[in-house]
Amino acid sequence: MPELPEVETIVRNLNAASLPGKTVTGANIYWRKIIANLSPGEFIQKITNRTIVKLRRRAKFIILDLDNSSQLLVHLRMSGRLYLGPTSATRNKHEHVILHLNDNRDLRFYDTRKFGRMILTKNPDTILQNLGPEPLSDEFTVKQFITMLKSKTRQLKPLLLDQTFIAGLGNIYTDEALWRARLHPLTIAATLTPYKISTLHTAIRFVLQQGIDNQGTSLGDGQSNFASAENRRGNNARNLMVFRRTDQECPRCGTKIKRIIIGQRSTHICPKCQKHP
DNA sequence: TTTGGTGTTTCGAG
DNA sequence: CCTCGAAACACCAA
Repeated sequence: MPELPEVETIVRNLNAASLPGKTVTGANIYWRKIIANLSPGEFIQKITNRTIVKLRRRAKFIILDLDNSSQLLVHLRMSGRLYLGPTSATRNKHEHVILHLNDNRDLRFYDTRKFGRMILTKNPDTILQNLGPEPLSDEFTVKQFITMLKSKTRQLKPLLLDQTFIAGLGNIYTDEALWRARLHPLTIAATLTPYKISTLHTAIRFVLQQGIDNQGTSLGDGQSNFASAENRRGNNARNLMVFRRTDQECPRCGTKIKRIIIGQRSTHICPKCQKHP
């Protein structure tokens, strides 16, 4: 569920709630597989008494920089949430890791499907160095995007979902960006003209920024659905033009939106606006 | 009640 | 290098 805009929203929430500067006084682990690289005992020993210096996002990772130059990487995968609350609050059964802070609050990791992961390490680059560029950064230019795409023989949809190619896109924003750029998701990357690449570049940045501006996309209202660190739903669902709008009208041309499967992922297109070349 | 689908990532086989 | 299928797990809608 959480893609770049949702993760960015959570990071901004936690920064606004003054998580940086707080010290971890202890931890509880209720599902050991969430901690990907350490045993529960090692994790608790290494995180206790560490102060959180800085909080930021890279791709879909939430990164907590700690005062001994180690970092805690948090990946929410499908259904993870991260939020602050009073230590006195009763534990929800989906809260799998709880960090106690020195201000009577907890940082709690909640995840109905238990796919999310936390990694505490002094060598985060072994994970982060494989990630593609940040699509909203100044370094991600049309010129660079042209270079990235021209050698790729893959289909656009699986390519854009590949975090080693470009960071932060997931199923929702990929479908939305391809619709805006009027590109069929099965188009082979290397066949794009520089003009179409420029269009796609603009579309990707537009849908991600719009998602951030609206504090993320929440569909449905189940326990696995996106909620910010302030336990609020995102407002971006109203801006979705194709995603999960099967059989509804394309906002641009009125044609009924189709749902197809590409790379085992549900994919939504307007068959008139997005022609398969 | 049972089934199929879910916004992610990783792994191995071909 | 690329594609596919499966797996990790719980929930929800049909």
